[in-house]
Amino acid sequence: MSYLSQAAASGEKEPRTERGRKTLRRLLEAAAAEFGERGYHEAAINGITVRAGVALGTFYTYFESKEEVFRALVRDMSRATRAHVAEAVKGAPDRLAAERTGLAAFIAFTRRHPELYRIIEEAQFVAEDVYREHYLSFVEAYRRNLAAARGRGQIADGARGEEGDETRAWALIGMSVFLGMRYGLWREDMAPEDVADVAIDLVSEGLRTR
Amino acid sequence: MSYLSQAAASGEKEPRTERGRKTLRRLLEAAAAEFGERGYHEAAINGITVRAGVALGTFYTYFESKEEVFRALVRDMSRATRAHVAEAVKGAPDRLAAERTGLAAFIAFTRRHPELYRIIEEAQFVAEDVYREHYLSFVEAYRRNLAAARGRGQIADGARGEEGDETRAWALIGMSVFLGMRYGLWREDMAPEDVADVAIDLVSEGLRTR
Amino acid sequence: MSYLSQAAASGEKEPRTERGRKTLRRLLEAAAAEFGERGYHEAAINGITVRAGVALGTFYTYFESKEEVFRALVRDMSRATRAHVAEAVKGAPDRLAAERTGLAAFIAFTRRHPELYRIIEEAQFVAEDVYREHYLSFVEAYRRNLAAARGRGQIADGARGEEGDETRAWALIGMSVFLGMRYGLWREDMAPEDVADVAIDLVSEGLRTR
Amino acid sequence: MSYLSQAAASGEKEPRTERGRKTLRRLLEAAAAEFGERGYHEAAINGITVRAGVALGTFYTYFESKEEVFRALVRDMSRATRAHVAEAVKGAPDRLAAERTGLAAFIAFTRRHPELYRIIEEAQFVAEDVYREHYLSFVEAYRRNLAAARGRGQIADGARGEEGDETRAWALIGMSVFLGMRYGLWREDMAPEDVADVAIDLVSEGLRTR
DNA sequence: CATGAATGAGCATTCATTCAT
DNA sequence: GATGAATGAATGCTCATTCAT
Repeated sequence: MSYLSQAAASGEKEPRTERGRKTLRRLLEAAAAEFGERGYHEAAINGITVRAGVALGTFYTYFESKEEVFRALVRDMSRATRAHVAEAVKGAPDRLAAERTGLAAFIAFTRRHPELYRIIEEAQFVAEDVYREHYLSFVEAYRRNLAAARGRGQIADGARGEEGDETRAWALIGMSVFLGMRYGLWREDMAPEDVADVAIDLVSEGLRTR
Repeated sequence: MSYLSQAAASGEKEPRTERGRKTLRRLLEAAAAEFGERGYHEAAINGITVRAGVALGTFYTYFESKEEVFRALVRDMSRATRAHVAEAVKGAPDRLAAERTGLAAFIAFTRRHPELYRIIEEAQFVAEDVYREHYLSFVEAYRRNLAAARGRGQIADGARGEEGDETRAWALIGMSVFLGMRYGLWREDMAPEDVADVAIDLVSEGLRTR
Repeated sequence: MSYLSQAAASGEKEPRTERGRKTLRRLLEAAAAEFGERGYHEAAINGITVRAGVALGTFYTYFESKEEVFRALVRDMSRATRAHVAEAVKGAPDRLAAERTGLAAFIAFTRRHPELYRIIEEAQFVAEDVYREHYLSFVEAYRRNLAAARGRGQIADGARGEEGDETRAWALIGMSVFLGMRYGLWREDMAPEDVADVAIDLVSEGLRTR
Repeated sequence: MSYLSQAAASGEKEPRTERGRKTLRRLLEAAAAEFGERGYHEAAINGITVRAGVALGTFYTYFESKEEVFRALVRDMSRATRAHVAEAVKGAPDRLAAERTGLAAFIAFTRRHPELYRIIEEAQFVAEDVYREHYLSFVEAYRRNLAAARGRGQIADGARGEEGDETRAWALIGMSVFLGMRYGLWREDMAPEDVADVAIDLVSEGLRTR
């Protein structure tokens, strides 16, 4: 799974052999599946090692604790999610187009990888610092994009100008996350692009009658 | 706590005496505190009964299980949150004003009752059905408000007109929830009204340069 | 139920009013049903009082404890069982005829009142003294009957004459109990009289080829 | 204890190492002692593991639940009891001699292993299916022996011939079980062989005067 | 590195019994 | 007598973690 590309770097105990690297990879994938399907508390180390096809004790060759794998996983998934959206947005002609593409990509990504969504959100209750990091990074990138676009005159200044950018970033991300949950996770009754159309229209045109 | 006003109705085992009603109330308040502070999994029934000042077994006079109190609590809190916002919005001259007031009220409410926010969000991982109910109710009310305002010409039609209302409702709620988390729960570095100003300006004026 | 005819005499706390006697009777019947259906350990005082249609606390107006009702019940049932068999045997022309009638009656009784069988047998693990009393009484009566019949020359002396009577009584009762279990409780694939025919033929004619 | 010889085969979770097999054996022996002394409901898993000299959790490495060990134990004991009687009977010149030897052996066995008797009988109230299996196996073997002996003309046909064999088997087993209880468990005031003499005389010569 | 048996703290839940009303 | 809320000891079971092999 691509979102585990940098996973090895998160495992606390660096494997020295090729065999070790393979085992670590399998454990991470197994953990993603176990946590994604059962949630952090229902997930069992045993469940992870059975999925990975290794003995129970092997888990502790690579991770200090249950929480540690979970944190490693959340970090990887955070990175993967942000990378995916960033990638999707590349080449967009302007900020509003980028918004639309990014949002559609996020919803589609959530639909394809529901476990990522769930695991990241559950981090709120298991490893709050990692959860915060995730959204702080996301928001910071977003804020920069908004600021840059504003600088280029691509988008309106909005209330409070630059000072308001962070708030707008939070607003836009909250919007995306909930649309991801609703249209990615819960029901697939609308295409991601269509959802993005409606939502981006909302924030680009605004509700005020003119 | 006002949000427990209808709580007695959620306790599965109806108390028959006045004394019983009082005990149930105390248990619910204790549960709210325990779950809010420690989270569902760290929370202990023992912790609840100690807070309530009753014996351990008394808990089971009123609830079937740990999960059951939690569900009862989430339902109460969902009701309380929606009621609070609805109340705050009363008398707003138009939809956009209502949006602003409602959002500010929500952020302030989250700031005052962080345990409500946490408990409701954790429901996602403990009692997903109740969590869905919560947002489905919220969205439905929101959607109706948008449709009505659109009908009165107070707000623009937006992409896909009526069909798009549900999506806009999700978008606006997601926005609110995240702003509540950021400015209500995480850091209080901006007044709820100011946050609401920026966010509502975003969705009323839109980002498009004119 | 007839086997509770003397029940009131076993309840430790004698009711003084008519209302009290009625409540006691209902509690005993409820207890018989509860213990019979669920077994001693699964049975709940609550289950008994619900069946009896009284409040939980009322139970303790009539009985000291769960074990006490159980003991009272076993004593009543022991009495009822022995009385039933004794009654059935009355007027039998001789001992072997009495054996046959008594055994058939016991199997039929077990079939009609499975809870009696179960409750008495479970006493072995709950109130062993009462259980022993039950069979000691049964055996003693049996032994006397055998001795009398032997004295009248109605039956053979058997090994060890009078000294052997007690052993024979145990053997015959064991036989009966197991036939009661098999043909009264487990499967009703043979009429009590036919079972009695086979078993009594066994002990009257003997297995030796002549 | 010899009756646990096949015990390992009943433990649900097969141990993979020698050490594991030893622990399983010790747990089964401890369980037999605990259940035998305290009865199923009074017995505690903790009591079992303390006797076995292992930690509490170790129990659950080998058994799913308290009930499961109990069932495994009853099955082992059923096997052991039947094997013991079968062994004792070997080489008996004819059926009546075999009856006598078997009965004496059963009483002596009960005297030596009271916990076996108690555990099997308590199964009636804890795991009825296993209890039924036990006696159905016992009866079936018994019935076959009777049928064979009848075929060889060693014993009389008895009422209903072959059809009556099952009933006779139940009768004879019931007899044995009660004599085991009385002279094996309750009081040892008569030697097993003497008890067997009286009882077998009863069923071989019969009560009818000739 | 891998294995899997062993550990034991931790906790939800049950239910007989008490007692104030 | 009757009621039902309150009590709290008791215990089965889970599972992350350790460690000897």
